[in-house]
Amino acid sequence: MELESLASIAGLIGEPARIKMLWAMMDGKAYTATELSIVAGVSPQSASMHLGKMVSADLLKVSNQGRHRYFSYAREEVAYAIEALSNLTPVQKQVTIPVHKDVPFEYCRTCYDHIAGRAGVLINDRLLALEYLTEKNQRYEMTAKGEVFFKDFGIDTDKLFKLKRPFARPCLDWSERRPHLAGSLAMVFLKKMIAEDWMRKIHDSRTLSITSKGQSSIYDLLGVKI
Amino acid sequence: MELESLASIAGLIGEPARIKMLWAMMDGKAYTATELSIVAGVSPQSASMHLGKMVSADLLKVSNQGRHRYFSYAREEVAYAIEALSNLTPVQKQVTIPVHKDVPFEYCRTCYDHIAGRAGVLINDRLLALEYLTEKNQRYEMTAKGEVFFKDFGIDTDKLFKLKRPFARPCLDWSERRPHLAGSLAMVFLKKMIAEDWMRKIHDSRTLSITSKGQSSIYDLLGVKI
DNA sequence: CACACATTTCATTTCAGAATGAAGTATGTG
DNA sequence: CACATACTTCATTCTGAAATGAAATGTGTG
Repeated sequence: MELESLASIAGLIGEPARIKMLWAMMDGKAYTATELSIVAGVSPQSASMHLGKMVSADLLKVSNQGRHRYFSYAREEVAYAIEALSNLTPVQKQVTIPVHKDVPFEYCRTCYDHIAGRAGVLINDRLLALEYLTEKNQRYEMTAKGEVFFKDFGIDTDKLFKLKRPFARPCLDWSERRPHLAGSLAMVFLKKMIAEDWMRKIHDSRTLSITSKGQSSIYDLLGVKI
Repeated sequence: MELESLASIAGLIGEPARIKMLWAMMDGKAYTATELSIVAGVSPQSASMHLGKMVSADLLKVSNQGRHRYFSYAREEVAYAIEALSNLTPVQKQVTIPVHKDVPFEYCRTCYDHIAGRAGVLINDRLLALEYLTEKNQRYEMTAKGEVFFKDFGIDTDKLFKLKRPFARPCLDWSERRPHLAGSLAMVFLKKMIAEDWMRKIHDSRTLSITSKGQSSIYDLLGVKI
């Protein structure tokens, strides 16, 4: 039954040692069992057992390289799930312990269907700074200025209001710890950028590459260098 | 530390009974502890314990309605996370979420002095989606957009603020298990609809009938077919 | 007011599964 | 080939958390 398989996957992820290992892999790199055992604070035997289970469940894949075995996500969906879970974490004050400064994820990537990563955060910042959007209890509202701006950019905002999903809202970026833009507006924003060849989706990855045309156009549009 | 809080959230979700309850709520409706205990296949005591933990972790919110307590997602991120997890499930055929088709009450009826039933829920949904109202701790606030909207519709909202009773708030609909609009705004909203002959009260009944004029007018007004 | 029903709380039991120590397999190195 | 390293497997122990029965709390109903 479907429900049982959901329960077993969730149970697999919901174990302290395992989620810690999964989290460590969020940078897209592959790690050995020993490295992951240290991250999770368990013995190598334990780590091996945990990793074995996750490989069986097709959450992780392993690639043998001599006497080393490197573990990494088996599929992109795993990263989405971990990211979604990390968004449930209580939003705390920025304690900014510079421990996790060594987590270099893609500068620009997608989160569901919109732009995330440092680039996503920068764009979000500019849209607010230029007062095209204003925040109002966890939602973004479009200003009069914004209406003109998005129209000029070629986005039909009227259509977006008809949709069920929120028009625009902040979404905490897990790597930047600051919000990027989400909602239907963010979705068409990315679509438009791809259509204009300002950005390109990298096949089989959540990475977005920014074209040089995109760089200059975004600078013209928002006054920010990406 | 941040990692620990991720682990605790993941652990919370990764428990068979809990994920089953969370999955059941994916339809956006609110359920009682007893109903959820059946879904999860555990005793009511167990369900209560599990639900309590999820409420403490701010995954769920509870709204008291007489001797019933209805549980639903505390925030939209929870739905995202469950969805992301369900995408990890081994490829399956489409699952249809059980719908409560077995509660045939009037489609449109009054609850005290405002519109309830499926029609009431739909109207409520649209008012929020169109951002005429925004929720803020169990109360609805009117947005700038909303001010224009209600004024155009012929409702003097200033007068309503003077009243003792809440201006607008969500009220959990017992048949739909989702909120409809309540408060003084809801009261005059219904009054106006009756005055315009968009709806008629059925004598000696709480049923409301919608006129064809009402159907088209409401579609024009809110973009929803009732 | 008595009673039924929904839900929670508490004290206790139970058990799945994580951790561990020891041993086994595989690969690389001097 | 002996030995170190990386990792897994197995058998066993141990524990945190879920389940349960009993009882309390709260809220409608006849």
